[in-house]
Amino acid sequence: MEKIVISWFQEHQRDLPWRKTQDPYCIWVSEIMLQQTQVIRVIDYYERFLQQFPTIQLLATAPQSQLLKAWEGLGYYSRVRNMQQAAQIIMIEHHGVFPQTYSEIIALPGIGTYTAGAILACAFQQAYPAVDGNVLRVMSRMQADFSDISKPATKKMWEQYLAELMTTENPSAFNQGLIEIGALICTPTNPRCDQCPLHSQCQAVIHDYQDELPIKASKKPAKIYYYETFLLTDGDRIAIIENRQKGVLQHLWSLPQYQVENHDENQADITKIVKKNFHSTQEATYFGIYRHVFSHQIWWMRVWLVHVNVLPTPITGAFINQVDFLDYPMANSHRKIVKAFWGEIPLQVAEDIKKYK
DNA sequence: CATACGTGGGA
DNA sequence: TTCCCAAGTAT
Repeated sequence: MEKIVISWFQEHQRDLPWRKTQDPYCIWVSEIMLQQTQVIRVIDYYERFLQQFPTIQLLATAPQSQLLKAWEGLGYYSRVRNMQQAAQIIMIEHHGVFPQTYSEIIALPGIGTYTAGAILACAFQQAYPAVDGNVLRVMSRMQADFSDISKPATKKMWEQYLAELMTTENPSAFNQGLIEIGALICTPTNPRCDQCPLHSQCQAVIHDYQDELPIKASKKPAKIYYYETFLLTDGDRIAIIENRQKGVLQHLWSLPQYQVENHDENQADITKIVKKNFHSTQEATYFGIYRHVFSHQIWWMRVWLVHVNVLPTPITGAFINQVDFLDYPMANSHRKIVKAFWGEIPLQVAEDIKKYK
């Protein structure tokens, strides 16, 4: 199987920017970006990130806000914070040289078994497997294995299996080939088995299990949260705050908002929130209602406009205009509201969202 | 082990 | 609409 995968990859691989290099830093950046993120979304971020932070040293010393800004829109923001921490470790403990052993690489924050294997194989030609979602799908079909691929134990099983199978012939092409087959041929639905180089040795094909495999437990439904969200403005600037607590969107900036049981309250309750948190008696004007869907949370944000002349003292944040705003990393959840405020995109009202209740 | 952690596109 | 999915890791 190894030779088939390697030669298929050499023939059919896509032209991707990180395939032009063997520099461990570039490979590392690409692998972190590719975690849970589609190739098509990564390409532009990858080029820009390496242009802005071309060396491990520059990554290690960059202001965190610049890193988050460069990551803005990619999601899973702890990835880039971990990457900077790892860069600092490399500078101090490895004298700025990317380590070349499995134990040293996997000890770096943000690098698990998949990423360690990918770097070792792609940058250092070492025979470690890189088992991602693609590989799990390909292997479960190949061997007609009905283990739940969402279980850590299943991943561990295939890692051991592939580690024994792999040789030093071309670990990079083998790992990437298995992944590429999963991405292009052995797709989750409607796999192109007729084009698959592993067709003749695939147990799923033999037993016609292609549509039954892989087995994967369904995710739990996202939790729903309701917020009263505020646009504090003097007409020119708005108030934003940095998320300092642990949890979602850590160290990104957001609009001030307060979680509530639901949105059935009357305007008097909003006035109370304004008075308590902003020490303002200004009236809050309804702006719109926004829904934001994360992988594991759904936010309903009811947005209110409150006029203030200065940043209210209870708010520790920034009071910024449309231009300065561009320097602050902000997740899409709030960015789309601010854009609507500045008229860059249409504003959304409750009636626009049919399922709102 | 199960859950937290983003985003946008496709069926 | 709703659900799933994408080159996973930390806790």
